[in-house]
Amino acid sequence: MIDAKLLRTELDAVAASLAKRGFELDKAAFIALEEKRKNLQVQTESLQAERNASAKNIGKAKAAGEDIQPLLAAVADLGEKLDAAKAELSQVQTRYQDLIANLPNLPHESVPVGKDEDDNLEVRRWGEQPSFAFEIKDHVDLGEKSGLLDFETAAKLTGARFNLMRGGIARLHRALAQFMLNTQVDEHGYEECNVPLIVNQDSLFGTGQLPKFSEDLFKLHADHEYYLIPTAEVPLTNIARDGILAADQLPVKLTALSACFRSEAGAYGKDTRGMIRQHQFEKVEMVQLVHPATSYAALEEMVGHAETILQKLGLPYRVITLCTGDMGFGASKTYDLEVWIPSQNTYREISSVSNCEDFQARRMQARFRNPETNKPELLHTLNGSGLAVGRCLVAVMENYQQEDGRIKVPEVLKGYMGGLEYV
RNA sequence: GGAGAAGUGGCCGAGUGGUCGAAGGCGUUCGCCUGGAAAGCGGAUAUACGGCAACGUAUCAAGAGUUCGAAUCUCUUCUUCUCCGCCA
Repeated sequence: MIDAKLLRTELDAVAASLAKRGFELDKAAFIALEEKRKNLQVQTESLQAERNASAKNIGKAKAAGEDIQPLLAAVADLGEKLDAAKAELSQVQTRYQDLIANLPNLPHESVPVGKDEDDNLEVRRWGEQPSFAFEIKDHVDLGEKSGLLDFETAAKLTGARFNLMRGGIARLHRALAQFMLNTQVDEHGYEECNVPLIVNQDSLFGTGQLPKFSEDLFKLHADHEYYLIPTAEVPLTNIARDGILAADQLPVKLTALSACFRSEAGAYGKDTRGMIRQHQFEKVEMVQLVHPATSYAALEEMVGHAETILQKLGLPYRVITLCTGDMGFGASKTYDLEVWIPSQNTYREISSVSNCEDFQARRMQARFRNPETNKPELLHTLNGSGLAVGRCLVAVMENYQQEDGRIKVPEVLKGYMGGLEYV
């Protein structure tokens, strides 16, 4: 959430900043609503002050044994007036909250201004794209040839955009996940977490998926308003919700391997083939809760943590800075890692690392006690994939494929594969 | 799933419907004391919104209600604890 005070005092600057992301803020409507809210609030509060004062007088008079009937008569209609004022105020406040809750985060000044993914900026490349002396296959053909990646059966079990992995591919997928999680925990100092895959609405509001993006989520139709997590960012970040951390606890670095569930209602027709875009996938997520002064250093660090995985796997990739128009709702700045996919002759997103600054922290009231002021202040939150396991499996299969259709097991995964050299 | 108890500030914990934003303690912090420290003594110490300020308003798990007035009474929901049952 954008700071309401900033919105009031620097409306033009906020609107200009949001315009860079292609978001049009209706300034006139906001000013009108704000004016109305303020008037109603002042009016309501003065009625409440009046009520409190007379209630106090009645109390005193009663204690002194005086006749309170005249006093009661004097405030007879106050309750009704107050109720009416309160009702009107809460209506306006709800509209005001809705408006603010639906505003995306302000982009950081270092983010390139642009309309869509074509305006993203490549930062660096790593690794060499492999050359093959034979006709290469994509991961779908490779998987179906061996029978170890079975989309047809998955469609029977559930429906489109699910997959069934078996045998060596299932093992390779698990090996990748374990390798990633171990690396983030053992080498990069994250605390391993095992999180609920089902969360409530408050958590989804906190990280920004609700109220605006409910159609991307799987909702459970039970008594509770529960949803399947679209990413472990939701439970991990919400650990800090409604809490105040001591300054010496920072930075908090959390990681989790989890299944993720995305409805992606708007994505039909995109990446229909293979396991690039699925309703269910696994991901190792990294989250950091940091002092505001260090969040941009933490962002660079986290990109490095994600890059480590690809480097150890020997997968070529590039790092790009998302432009203002391509960033997610809650991000101030985002780097994407894109891995080389030979069959598509292009780089595809495999990780996204974002600094949300205080945007999520404000929504969830996640704070730390600043020793300089001794006051609770909002944290900065960051999240990033380290990495998406399914897409990484695709990259490994395609980059490590052999002429006979087998997959060579990357060196770092051999220990996880019982020493197996090929799948 | 059944029965009972409970949710109050950073933490613990008191609170007969009225002067309670809330005693007391711990913690934190400032000052005194000291060669320095500990102990001791004195002060400060929730958050948000409005206001230059004085101050006002809201918040005692959440929501609704009763009342001139609710931390306190009623209802609903959530959470925690204890006992019983069931279960991986």
